[in-house]
Amino acid sequence: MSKELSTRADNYSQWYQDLVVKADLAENSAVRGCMVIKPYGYAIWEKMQATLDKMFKDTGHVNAYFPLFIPKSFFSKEASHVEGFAKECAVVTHYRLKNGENGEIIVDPEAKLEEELIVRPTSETIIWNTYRGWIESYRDLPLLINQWANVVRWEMRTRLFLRTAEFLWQEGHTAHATAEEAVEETRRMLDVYAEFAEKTLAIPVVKGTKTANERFAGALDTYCIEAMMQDGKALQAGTSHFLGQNFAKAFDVKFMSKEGKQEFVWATSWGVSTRLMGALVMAHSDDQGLVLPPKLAPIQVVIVPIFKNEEQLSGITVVVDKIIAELKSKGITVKYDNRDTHKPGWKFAEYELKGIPVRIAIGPRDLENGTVEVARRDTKEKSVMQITDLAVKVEHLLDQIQTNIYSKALDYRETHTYKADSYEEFKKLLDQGGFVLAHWDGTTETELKIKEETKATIRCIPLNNKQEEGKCIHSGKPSTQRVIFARAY
RNA sequence: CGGGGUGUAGCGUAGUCCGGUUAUCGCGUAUGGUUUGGGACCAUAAGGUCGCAGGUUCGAAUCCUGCCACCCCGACCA
Repeated sequence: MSKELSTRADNYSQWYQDLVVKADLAENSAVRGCMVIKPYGYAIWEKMQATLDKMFKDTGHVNAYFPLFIPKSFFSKEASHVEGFAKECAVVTHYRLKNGENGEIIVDPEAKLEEELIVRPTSETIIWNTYRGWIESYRDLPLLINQWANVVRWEMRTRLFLRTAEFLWQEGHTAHATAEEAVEETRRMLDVYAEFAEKTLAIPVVKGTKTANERFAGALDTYCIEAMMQDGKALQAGTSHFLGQNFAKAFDVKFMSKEGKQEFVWATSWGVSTRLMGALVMAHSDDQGLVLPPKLAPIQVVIVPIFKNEEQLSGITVVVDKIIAELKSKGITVKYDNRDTHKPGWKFAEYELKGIPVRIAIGPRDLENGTVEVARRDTKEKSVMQITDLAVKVEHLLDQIQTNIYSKALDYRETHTYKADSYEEFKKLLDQGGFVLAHWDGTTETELKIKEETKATIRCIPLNNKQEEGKCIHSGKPSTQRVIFARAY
């Protein structure tokens, strides 16, 4: 069949690529490095957005929108920030086309912009430039704003969802009167992300801080949530930055304190992107296709009728209509696939590929017995159920699936997290794939050496990390805690 | 951006080394019929700038040059 996937064991990255395309989530576009997110994939993203947006609003944030283009001069105002993004910026230099000598369309050399515009790779600069005008007094603080937007980072190598030149995300940018408040905000949003990952995406994550080397360009501290994919590689699923007063100083954003003094404000920024779509696929799916957590599945239940003729179908439909009404009344999204152009077996395979959590099949035998066949996507278990109270049972089952997917992922992570106490052991464990907890002397130098020699990076220093005496895996110098090493996406 | 690989119908492919009728096969698509509890079968049909642009040749999917896209590996990154 043309719908066949590579297997995870065979070729993990091919499997991922196949799955994203064949499950109709996204495809490569005519534009290098940029993807088309297809309706089914976008529907999942919309559910993520809806859930996150509510969580942001519940924590006091409001949405706004800032320009796609950023004047080049803004970028140079925060030194480490420019340095971090300079190598991957798309730049607009002209504003007009015209007909060339041979009738082709060319960029009009006369229409050069006086100042080039950068297509935003992130919006700190334009936002902080704007905030200067909005903040005068401590009464204007805190300023808690989020934006849903697209950004562009000119990547050399791209992979659908995981790394594309253009991607969708949200970026929160907040301003506070004190460092404590800003740190608190940074941590609060990290918690929001972790809760979202675990409860909605059903992906367990480790909360932690990045090392100086992995820190966001312009931040004092970068917090992150790290997840493990089914090939044992780590994926950063969200970040929250404490920016200190760097941007306030660069853009001269001051406020009058209660004491009547001019002070620079304290900043945070935090974001998650369509990369989460990639995480979702890689964390749960199997060789038959997607496995979607019920909370994100655009269709939670599909009903497939088994019939030989019109008459049978209409008999089944009478029963199905009642089931649909019941399911809908419980807020469950349901699709009735009564097409006669495809056989049931074809539909089963198709909905497995699409990751629909629950499938209900109903045929003549069921009509006689007052039953349906219920199949769950996560375990592929099938059971025959009485139609009585079916909606309640299905609702329950969806909850179970959500929980089961999470615990499966958690179990995978736990069985693929190791401790290493020698560099030899460390390298061996990395090759098996997974998180390796090891002592590190705290220097960037050692971190970079390990990266060079093993391709592993320090994913994070877990929050509330257990303190223990030890020796750095590489340099042998004393260390007080283990950090998480892994190869990463 | 460096190394490798691949581009032939919607998808997957044969043919390319060694140039020669009308470019192969499978899936999918359309129509008709038989089917329908795990990706049905038969028949018929439609579908091609052989990635793009040049060149060599009587003749190019095939040889040469340049370019483009995608995949894998490295450097960079959410």
